[in-house]
Amino acid sequence: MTKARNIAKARADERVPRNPGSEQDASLSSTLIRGIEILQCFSSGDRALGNAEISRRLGLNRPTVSRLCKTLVHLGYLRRDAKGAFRLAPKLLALNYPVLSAMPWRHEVLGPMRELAELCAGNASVGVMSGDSFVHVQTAGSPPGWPHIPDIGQTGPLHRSALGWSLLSLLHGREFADKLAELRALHAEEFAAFADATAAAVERCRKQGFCVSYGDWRPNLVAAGAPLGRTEDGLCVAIACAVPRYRAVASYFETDLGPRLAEAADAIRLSGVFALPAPAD
Amino acid sequence: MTKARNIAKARADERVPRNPGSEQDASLSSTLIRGIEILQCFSSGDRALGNAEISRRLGLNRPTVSRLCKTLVHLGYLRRDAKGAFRLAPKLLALNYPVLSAMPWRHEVLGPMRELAELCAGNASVGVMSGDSFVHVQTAGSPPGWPHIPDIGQTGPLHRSALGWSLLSLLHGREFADKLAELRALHAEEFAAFADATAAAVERCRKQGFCVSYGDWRPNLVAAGAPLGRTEDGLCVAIACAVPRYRAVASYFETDLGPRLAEAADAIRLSGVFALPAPAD
DNA sequence: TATATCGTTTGAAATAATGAAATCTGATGT
DNA sequence: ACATCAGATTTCATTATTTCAAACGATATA
Repeated sequence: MTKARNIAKARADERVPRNPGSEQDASLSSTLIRGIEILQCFSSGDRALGNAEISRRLGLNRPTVSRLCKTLVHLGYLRRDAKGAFRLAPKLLALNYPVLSAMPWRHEVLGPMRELAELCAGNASVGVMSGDSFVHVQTAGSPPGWPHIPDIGQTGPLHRSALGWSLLSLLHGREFADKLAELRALHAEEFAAFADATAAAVERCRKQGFCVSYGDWRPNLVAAGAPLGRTEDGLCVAIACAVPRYRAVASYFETDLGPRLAEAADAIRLSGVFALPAPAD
Repeated sequence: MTKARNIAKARADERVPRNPGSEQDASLSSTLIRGIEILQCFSSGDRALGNAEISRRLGLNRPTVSRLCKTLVHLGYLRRDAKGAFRLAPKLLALNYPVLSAMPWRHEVLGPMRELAELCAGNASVGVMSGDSFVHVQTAGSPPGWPHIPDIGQTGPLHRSALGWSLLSLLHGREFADKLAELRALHAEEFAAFADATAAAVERCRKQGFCVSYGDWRPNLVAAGAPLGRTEDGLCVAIACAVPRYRAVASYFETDLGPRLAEAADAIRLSGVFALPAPAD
């Protein structure tokens, strides 16, 4: 085989455009970002990823990915399966232990959550605000045949979900405005489409203590959400119940489950862990 | 090292505090390691850490830590509290959603775990092997007043705990020998002190399906453990029950709870998720 | 007000990461 | 069986990225 052919091939194959749009702050560590982006790759549902696949997704070349993966394996956060592909290792959970143990209230809300899940024959979850998303920190009662696997760490959009709206209702004044601006910046057209629904749901949370979403996040789920409050260390926390659409009756959510969820939230607040912020002008 | 060499060195490289002791493989990415080590700092129980404190612990200088932390904040895994100190952010949980959702059996074992926890008036937990440690992936029933907070992601030693011994009993032949060697290398004298207890417990797990630990891990906890098996993707999984020492009766663990735990493990194995490896030679 | 301590910024030095090419492996296909 | 392909890793020259010291600003303490 001639050299020329090799070179031509290499050029055709994988000339990665130097990430032109998103120039990144030079005061950030790009190596650290890339390494962590490798871990994030697994959030897309793939349990095992090869070197080449990762390098394709991240726009890095194979040697770089190989080195970073080697490092992550060395640290124990990545492991190799029988086929040589990379998988997330259980040690990642250890990294999170401090996050979870800083939320001892996760255990206290489990009782009420189970009751709610049973009540609505669906699923209950508690989430906290994180950037433009919510993150589940506790779930209860996912019946078999549930369309997805609700579990700790699952994320969803703040601007089109019952849990998200409930969380937004905990922000006021400048903080609230800033968060909306952040969402607008990140989700331009989509945010616009949900702006009215968001405003209405937030308002309802503040007045009635709950809101309802009809398939705004997961098309086949209807959900009710209620704000719990902010913890001592500033986290916004809310609770939600979800039911498969085919089994959900709107009036039930509006006049029965919703108010009950709000009551449950009130009851939970009696523990004193969560504080509803006073609506600052 | 001789004085002469010190001086010579000092002259040669005017300023070289060249990472003493742990020289690391040059084929690993040191920047990535350092960045993740910052996240690991929080595993030591501190919820909030300042820039200076981190740089002290890691032996890096402040500007470097500042930059890395800035990057981690940018990525959303670190947040700043009211006082300007860093805390782990909930987004970290999102990173291991894939880890948890790859273990759907976590939910199936929850029922039996609750029963066991109630039965022994203590705590039940399921853990997987990870390096020289186990990692809790599910916990049930920590009564109020429990000495520590068992939660997902908590880690403990493989060589001196009921859960750890149960996990070790799932390895055979070369794999088993390698793991013991790894433990010996990492915990020299401590491993030696527990070598006999470990061997006995592993043997008991293989023969009777359970083992008992009297305060080997947490001095004030007595625990029984039982191997569950290996999952399809190669993880070793075991279950354990723990009771505060002052409330634990040895005979109960040996003749009652232990066997029951082994039975529960048998029942769980009926699901087909966990396979007990055939003792290779 | 003076004095620490902490966090960030800057700029220069050089370390450490990058990517092309080569090597090696295992899989697939003819 | 052989050829071909795709993936993973190693090597090495290049250079982009990190690092560290010093200085700065801010905040807290005496």
